[in-house]
Amino acid sequence: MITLSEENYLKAILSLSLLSLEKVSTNSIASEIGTTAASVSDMLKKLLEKKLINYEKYKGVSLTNKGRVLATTIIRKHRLWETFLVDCLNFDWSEVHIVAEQLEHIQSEKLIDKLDKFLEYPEFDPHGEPIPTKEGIIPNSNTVPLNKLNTFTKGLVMGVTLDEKKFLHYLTKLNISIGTKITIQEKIDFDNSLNIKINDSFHHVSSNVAKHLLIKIIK
Amino acid sequence: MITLSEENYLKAILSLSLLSLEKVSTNSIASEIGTTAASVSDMLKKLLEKKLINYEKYKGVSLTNKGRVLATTIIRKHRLWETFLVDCLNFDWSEVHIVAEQLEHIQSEKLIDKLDKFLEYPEFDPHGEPIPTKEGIIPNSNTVPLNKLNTFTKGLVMGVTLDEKKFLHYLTKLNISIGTKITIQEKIDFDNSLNIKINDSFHHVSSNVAKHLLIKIIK
DNA sequence: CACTTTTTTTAGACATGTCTAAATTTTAAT
DNA sequence: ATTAAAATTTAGACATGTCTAAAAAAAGTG
Repeated sequence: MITLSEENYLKAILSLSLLSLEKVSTNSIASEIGTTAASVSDMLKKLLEKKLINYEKYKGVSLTNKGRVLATTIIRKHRLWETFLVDCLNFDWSEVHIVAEQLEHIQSEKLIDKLDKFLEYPEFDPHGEPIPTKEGIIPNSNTVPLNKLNTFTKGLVMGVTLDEKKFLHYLTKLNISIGTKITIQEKIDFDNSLNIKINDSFHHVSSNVAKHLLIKIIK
Repeated sequence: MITLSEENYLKAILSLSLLSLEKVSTNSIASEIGTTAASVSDMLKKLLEKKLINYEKYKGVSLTNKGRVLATTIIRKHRLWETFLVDCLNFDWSEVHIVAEQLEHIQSEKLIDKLDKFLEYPEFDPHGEPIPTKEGIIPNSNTVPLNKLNTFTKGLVMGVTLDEKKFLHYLTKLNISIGTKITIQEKIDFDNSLNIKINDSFHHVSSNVAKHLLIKIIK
């Protein structure tokens, strides 16, 4: 049996794994989860014991296949529940995260299959993120973070990779939502911030905002 | 903040309180929850500390108003989730209990209000039990346990008060479901068992089965 | 390459919720 | 009213997951 805490660690390790090809560090997990490096070290021993991660002291962590499938299942549950909350219960997309963080830990494969069917097998969650398959595959969404685009490239916002209330409210203030058209006007070398055109008005955003916006390039 | 364990204790105490007017005993809680009397004693101290129960050593337990409202809210969540599972996700009424036991602990008042609205404010759950109001009131369901009926009284099954797979499967085998018509044919003094007519066929049931069937009397 | 800084791990502690075994209190019975 | 039985509580232990402080290892710097 896997505990709630272990599930949260697996999810954090998967998120961090997707950001780069490097092994995941103890400190990065600690700051992702909001705990200390010492606690992470303790937990890594338990996850290793259960064969959910590959781990050598001081050498970083990666998920085993078993761990990866489990972590992906949690993401699948999270995104299906978010879809339910927004589509059926009329939650605002900026407030579903905390509730979905709880719902994602409900243990019942049958429940999640039936929920998937009830929602008519959605491919994307309300933030535009792809919903992993039952088999643990995260479909490729064909998108790039905004900060990787070249000057004068045009694209549509397909999703965000940060599920934080303050961030989502800021996007609302900037008039950015799924489907919004964005053009890169200028890239500032100094701090990697960007001048962009949102629909037809001009704005300046930090690299920290840009890297969490998923864009599908259009001509 | 209230923990999952505390919630389960409150729920158990409420269930037991509804069975009689006496104070609830440590042992009865232990067997309801499936733990030892020692563990119950430990937990009672914590619940007392939080002013959720009235408790004197060796004298039994009752809920404070605060505890009662909290426990009723958990029942409300349980029954709303069961309704969702059966009505929307097409679960069988005999298998929803374990999943609802998990879902009832999700912390979000907004979630449960929106779920209530989505389900169009149901009054009864799939087992025929009334759904408590947001204010913590359990509506009176106008029903009596089968074992309290007199000989030759007729009634309709309105619900069950035991949510156990084996029990529900047995009911299915007997062809008993919500709305089934039952007539008392004979009451056996020896063991309080009953000869009853279910629709048009005759059966014998133990007092243990009879006491968990809620009947609305008809002429 | 030595030395400093950063990262990671270990050691020891604590809170929660559980248990068994022993002690205490209540209840039932003669 | 004593005593036996049952119910309840306490004492002490353990597992989980967390923490701080200290030790150990790795990485960075002149």
